[in-house]
Amino acid sequence: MEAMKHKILVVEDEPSLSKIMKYDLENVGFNVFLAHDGEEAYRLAKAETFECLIVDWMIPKMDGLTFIKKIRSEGYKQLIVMLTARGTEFDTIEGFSSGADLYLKKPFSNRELIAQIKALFKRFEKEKPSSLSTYGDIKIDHLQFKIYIKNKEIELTKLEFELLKLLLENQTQVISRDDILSKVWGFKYDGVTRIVDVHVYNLKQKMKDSKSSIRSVRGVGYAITISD
Amino acid sequence: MEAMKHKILVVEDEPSLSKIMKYDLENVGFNVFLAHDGEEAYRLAKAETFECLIVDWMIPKMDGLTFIKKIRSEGYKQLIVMLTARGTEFDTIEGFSSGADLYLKKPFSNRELIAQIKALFKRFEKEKPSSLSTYGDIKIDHLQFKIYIKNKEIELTKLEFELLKLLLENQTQVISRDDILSKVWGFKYDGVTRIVDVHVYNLKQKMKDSKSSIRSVRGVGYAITISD
DNA sequence: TTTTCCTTTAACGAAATCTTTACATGTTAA
DNA sequence: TTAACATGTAAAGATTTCGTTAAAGGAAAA
Repeated sequence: MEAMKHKILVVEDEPSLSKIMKYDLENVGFNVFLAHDGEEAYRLAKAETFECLIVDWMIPKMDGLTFIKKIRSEGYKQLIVMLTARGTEFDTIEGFSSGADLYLKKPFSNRELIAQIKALFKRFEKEKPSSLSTYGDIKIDHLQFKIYIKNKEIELTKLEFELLKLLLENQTQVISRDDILSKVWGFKYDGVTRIVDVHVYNLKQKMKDSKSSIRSVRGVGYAITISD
Repeated sequence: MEAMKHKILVVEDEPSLSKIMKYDLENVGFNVFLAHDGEEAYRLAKAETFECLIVDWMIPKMDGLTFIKKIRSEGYKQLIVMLTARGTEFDTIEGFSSGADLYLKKPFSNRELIAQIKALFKRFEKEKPSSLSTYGDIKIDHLQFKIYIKNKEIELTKLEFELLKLLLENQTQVISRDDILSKVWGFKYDGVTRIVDVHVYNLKQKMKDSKSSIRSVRGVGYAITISD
C-alpha cells in the first residue's frame, strides 16, 4: 500500500511559478495546495494540517516573513520553506530569523526544489524514530548511546553500556561470565578475573531506580529480570 | 590564456537548424557537438561530459522530453535547454517539469539563442541557487560554505565546515572517530591520530555562542545536541 | 619568493574508567 | 558446623582517553 501523501501548501502569488511547482511536486507524490497571499495562507494553515509550507517572501496582503513569524509564534510546528528573492543574500535579510527550516534562493530549477524538499522531509522523519528499545522501565538508545531509567537518563561507561545491552538482549536468560567476557571484552581470559563481577556491581549501583534488576546465579553467571 | 571552452551538445534532427546553431555557438566560443536523435544523445551524454545539452522536443527515436526525464532521473546535473515548437501551450509546463533549466520557443534568432545560452551559463556560474537549512540556532548554506549561528555568520575552515555538517546531518547520533575520519577526510587511518579531537575542539571554540553543542561520548565518538 | 592561513603532529596533564587486590559476606556440601 | 568456594563490596593502582596547547609541516595566496 502506498504511503500517505504529504500535504504541502505552496504560498505564491505568481501563477506561472506556482503552477509549475504544483505540477512538479505532485509529480513526485506530494499532495499540493495553493494559496496566493499571506492571509489566505494563514487561514488555510489554521484550518487544515499540512506537513510543509512553501512560502514566497514576496506575497500580497501579508509578506512571507510576517506570515511565518506569526504562525510560528502561535506554536506552528510543521516544516516551513521560505523562498527568497533572487540576489538576496542570506546574511543580509532579516528573514533569516523567521523560523523557517529551509531557505531557497530563487531562481531554482524544479529538480533542485524537489531534491531539497525531499531531503527536508527525510531529515524531519529521521528525528522521530530514534532507534529506541524498551525493556520494562529501561530504554536504550543505541545511536545516541543513552540509557533511560523511568525516562531519566543515567550515565554509564562504555563497558557498562555494553554489559547492560547484552543482559537486556538476552532477556531473562542466564549468561555465563565467560560469555560475558567474550562478548563484551572480546577475549578469552586465561587466569581468574573478577572484572565482570565488579562491573556488574557498579552497574547495579547505577540501576537502583529501576524495578528491573540483575540477579546472580551461583556458579553460572548473571541474568536480568525485566519489569516496570 | 583563454578559458576552457564550454562543451555543448546540440540534439536536433533537422540539419539546417543544427548546422546554424553549431556555427553560431562556435562563433562565440563554445565547443559544439551534434546528435541527431534521442538515443544518440543519450549515448553521448553518458560517454562525454558536456556543460550543456540543447535538446529539441521533436527528435527521432526518443523524444526530447523523454530523453531529459530519463537522464535527469539518472542524476544528470548539467544544464539542459529545451527547444519546443511554436505555440505549444501545454508543454510549457511539461517542458519545465522535465528537468530543463531553460525553455526556448522556436523560432528564435541566433542572437536570441546566444544571449540566452550565455545568460544561462552566467547564472549557473555566478548565481548558483543556494539553499540554507536550519538546525536549531545553526543555519548552514551548503553551497556557499557558510555557517550562521543565531543569524550571525561564523568563519569556519573547510574541515570544520565538513565536520559540523556531518554532525548536523546525523542529528543527535554519536559518530565514531573512524566514521568521522572516513567521511570527512576520506581515508582509513592505521595508526593513532588526534586530528578529529583537535578539530572538534577548535570547532567547539567557534560554536560558543550556540546553544547547540558537541558532546563527547568517551570511547565512542562525538554527537551534536541541537537546540535553540 | 615570502607571507599567511590551515592542518597535523606531538606532548602533557587531568579526568575517566578499567583492573586488580583485599577483605567481607554469603552459600554449599561434607 | 565448618571448610571450601563463590560472590559482594570498597578502594587503590594502572591504564586509557580526552582536552588543551604549542609548535612543526604544508599549501595556497600575495
